[in-house]
Amino acid sequence: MAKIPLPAVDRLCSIYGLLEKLEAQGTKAISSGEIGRNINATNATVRKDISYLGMPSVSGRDYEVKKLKGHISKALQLSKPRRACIIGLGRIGTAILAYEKFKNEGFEIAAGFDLSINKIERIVTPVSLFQISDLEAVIRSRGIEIGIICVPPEAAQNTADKLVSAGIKGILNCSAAVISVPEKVILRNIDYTTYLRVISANISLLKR
Amino acid sequence: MAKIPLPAVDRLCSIYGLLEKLEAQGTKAISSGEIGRNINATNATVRKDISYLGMPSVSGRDYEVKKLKGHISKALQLSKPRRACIIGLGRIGTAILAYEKFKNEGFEIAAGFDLSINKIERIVTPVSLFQISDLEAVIRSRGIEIGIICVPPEAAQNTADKLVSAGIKGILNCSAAVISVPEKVILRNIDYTTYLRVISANISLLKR
DNA sequence: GATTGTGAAGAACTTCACAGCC
DNA sequence: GGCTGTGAAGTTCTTCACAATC
Repeated sequence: MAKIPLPAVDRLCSIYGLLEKLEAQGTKAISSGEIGRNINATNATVRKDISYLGMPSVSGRDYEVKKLKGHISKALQLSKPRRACIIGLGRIGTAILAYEKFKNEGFEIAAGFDLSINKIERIVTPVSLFQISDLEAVIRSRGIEIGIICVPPEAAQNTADKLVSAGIKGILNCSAAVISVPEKVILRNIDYTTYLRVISANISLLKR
Repeated sequence: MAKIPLPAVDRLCSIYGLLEKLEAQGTKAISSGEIGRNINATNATVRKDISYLGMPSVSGRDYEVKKLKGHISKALQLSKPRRACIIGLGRIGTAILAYEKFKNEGFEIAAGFDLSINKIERIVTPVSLFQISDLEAVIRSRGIEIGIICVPPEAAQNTADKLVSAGIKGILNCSAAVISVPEKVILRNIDYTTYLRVISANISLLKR
């Protein structure tokens, strides 16, 4: 299969989410323009993205929701269930911990970690909680592939290093710190302050 | 001033965050390579990004932290304080509400909104809380420019529409729904499930 | 030696435009 | 009329390479 451009992968993941919703509400088919309106892209971009999937061609008709979803899932291997863990059980960490939807989406939060025994004992959740000292052992024994970092910024890099040496494959960094990882580890960042700053800058620059 | 490419704007916002930390810890100067290592970019990219600022040239020497920070701030108008509001006071909404750091970064959470009077009365915060029905009036009267959407996905588009008609300039969408806004409104999305999916897809695709 | 600054080259991505299909 | 699929064209962004500076 041809290489899929990285931005296209991102969009296909959004399209996949859209298709799940459409399927749940019983919609059978959708056009490239309609998809585009939903994920903020042009119809041409959507068609191009979908073309990378190499779907058997039924030109001229709207995409079948179910079939398209299947092809995206196959190309991006989204059906493969992945185990994730959360490190740092502060406000954001526990908010994500409580997010029930992941299960339906093929992700399982297989563990939570915090420095504080207190928190580990106090938080009520079906997810197994551990001390950070158990991080590497638990990740290996439970086959966890993705780490969600929710620790304070000053501990973020150290946490990332531990995750990497435990063999983690991907990291979602929700701390305000910028972290570095080897190239083979997939990294995405969610930093509210940076996002607000980007929005602010774009508001200013739009006025030119 | 020349147009700054959009990805460069994003990176400059990250660089700005880095410079704040460096300044706080007393670091005086830094090289493009070192900046790059921190924000995951190459040294050439960092220099190019900085070149868009049109800083008076002091070629051959590391960037002065303070000066560079000032120029980014000026070019992107980051020193302009912006008021934001949070709509939806569930777990994520209250977590952001409690995030004290925004103040130092030039953002003020000037209001919080929820459907439930109960929540509005129960939550302890210095931020003024209102019912959603007051959304438009409060946004206008308090000069709020950015809306942070934390409502359940099925209410997200409706919330966005209200924000837009109240004259909002930017939206940070933290709900799982994809929303549409007019082109002149800046929109960024934080959806944990989509992020996890993107990471998962990239893990699969990396193995080729 | 180290660094920055930047035009030029290259790579990556998006859009166009139109053939083919329903 | 609508739509998809896709090579070609266009645009945007990144990297290179090297002069200039410290």
